[in-house]
Amino acid sequence: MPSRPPDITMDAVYTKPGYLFRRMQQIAVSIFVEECREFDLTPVQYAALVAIQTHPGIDATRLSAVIAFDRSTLGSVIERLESKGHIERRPSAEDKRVKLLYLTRTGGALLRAIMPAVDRAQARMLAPLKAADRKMLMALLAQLVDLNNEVSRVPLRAEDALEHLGKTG
Amino acid sequence: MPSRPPDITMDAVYTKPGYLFRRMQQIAVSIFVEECREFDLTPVQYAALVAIQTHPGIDATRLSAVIAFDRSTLGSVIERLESKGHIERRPSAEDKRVKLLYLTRTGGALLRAIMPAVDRAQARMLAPLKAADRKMLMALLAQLVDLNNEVSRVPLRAEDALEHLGKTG
DNA sequence: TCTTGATTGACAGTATACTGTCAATTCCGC
DNA sequence: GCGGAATTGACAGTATACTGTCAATCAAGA
Repeated sequence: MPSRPPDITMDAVYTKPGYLFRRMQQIAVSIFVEECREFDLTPVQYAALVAIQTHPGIDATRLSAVIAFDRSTLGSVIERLESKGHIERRPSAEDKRVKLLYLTRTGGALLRAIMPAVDRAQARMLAPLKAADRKMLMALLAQLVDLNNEVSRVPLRAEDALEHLGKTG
Repeated sequence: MPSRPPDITMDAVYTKPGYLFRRMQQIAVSIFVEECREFDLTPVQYAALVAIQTHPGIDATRLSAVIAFDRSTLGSVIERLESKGHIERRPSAEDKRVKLLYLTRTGGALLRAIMPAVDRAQARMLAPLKAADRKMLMALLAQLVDLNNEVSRVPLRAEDALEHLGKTG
């Protein structure tokens, strides 16, 4: 006798973690862009600016490890930040391959100015949940991202950022 | 007197929900593609196939509401699925604007065949967590996505999918 | 019926995100 | 110091994801 049909429903999508992660990312970006509209900065550009501010003179490859962002894509992000005048690319005196990244004065000012909007955006993403649930969700998510760190193409390597200190002027 | 310096650290990125959502999405796609490599199907293409299987004769605009996927991007996704022979686009007899979407025989076979790989992928995403934590995370995430539904450009409208019934052959 | 407004699919443009490749350069073992 | 391996930035190619626009078409009201 034939076995029962597969009987596929949309639950094959809606109840899956992959769908929820994609949807939540979609929503998070939408909220971020909305709150930060006046600054014309995307979430990734913000992360890059913070990392460059925190690690002046970092190079692109190490920056990609610090914000867990693909090296290929980072090129165009850096280009856009540079064309907006937020960062500067300077050749390294010691390694002719690398270009060191620095925040410009206007980049630093932008970063200070955008902070409240970023905080508003992050708060809005979790706003529909109760305080205890917000805390629980963030804890579980931080744990899951950390434990899955090695899976994606560009694992987070926060410690990489320190290597450039003492090597470059 | 000057106020204390902003003192920006990478915590301005790492501890924010937006960063965790982006990172988790990155990891989820990576796992999905890895597990489903032999089927050459992306997460979005999978969602589209399931929706077309579940709602034969749906049009592109309604499909975008059913999988919460931007109408502009969906065009290219449909094109790729069609060129792979998984779906068919047929003009509607009643509305010259719309093209109705149907799964082909090979599309249906692919969908049945890929299910175990999809399930493996979804399981792997949450594997690092304990069973109780997995359940808790999914519950909180489903709740948050639902409560934020109206925020993104394309809110999920699952009920839209039913409208085409009785209107199109 | 006629005209206004909405819908549909298509397209242009921008911005992630990935795979893979390449030349220039640097590093490391010998 | 030399020759192969690794690193770096750049690029080509594909696939989401968004904003906005457009013509064709349909729907609804005057």
